Amino acid sequence: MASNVIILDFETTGLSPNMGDRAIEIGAVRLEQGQVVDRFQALMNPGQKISGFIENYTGISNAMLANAAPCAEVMADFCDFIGDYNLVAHNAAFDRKFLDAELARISRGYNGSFGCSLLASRRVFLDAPAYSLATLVEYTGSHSDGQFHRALYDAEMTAKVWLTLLDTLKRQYQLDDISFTTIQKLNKTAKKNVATMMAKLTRGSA
DNA sequence: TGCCAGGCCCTCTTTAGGGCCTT
Repeated sequence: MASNVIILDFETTGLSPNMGDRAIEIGAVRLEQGQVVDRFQALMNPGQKISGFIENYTGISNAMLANAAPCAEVMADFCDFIGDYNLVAHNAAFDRKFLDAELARISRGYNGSFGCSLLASRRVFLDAPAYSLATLVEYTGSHSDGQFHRALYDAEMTAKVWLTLLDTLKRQYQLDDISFTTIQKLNKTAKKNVATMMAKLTRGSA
């Protein structure tokens, strides 16, 4: 089920692990039947100074990271946390490349697949003004009173958007539940073909 | 040497360009 997933978010030193960027914070929530049943949050020391831009963007300072556990230690714990769950992130391609890069450094891996709340939102919330996480939180009427660009808060907000998205799909296509496979198909289907794809699923089994 | 993300998605498209989204 797409409501039994781990929703995660990384804060990082920049945009690309291929350019030497590292993770500095991981936040995640585990959903069971659409309820948050567990959380994970940790700062991690990337072994390099972060830029003033990242300090301002995230509110995470070099002083905070100096006292944090190293990436290897945090990511090993996080790998245990995610287990075999499927994973969701907002713009999942970004978080997946950092997860893969950090786990590769400690010779760990995971079995779950990624779903993307950004791609799915573009196909479901057709009249949203934009698809950034903050915009979608407001668009879906989700309560928000924390700080965007911190990992756990963004993961919690992504979870709210994700659950609204699943509810919207269920209502729209009169389905009892949405499988993770359905979301993956949705993410790969061109926007203009989504209604046809979902209608086929509805006639068969979603 | 000099450069430096990468993928989705739309459109004045497909022999391409540019905005969005993530930090």
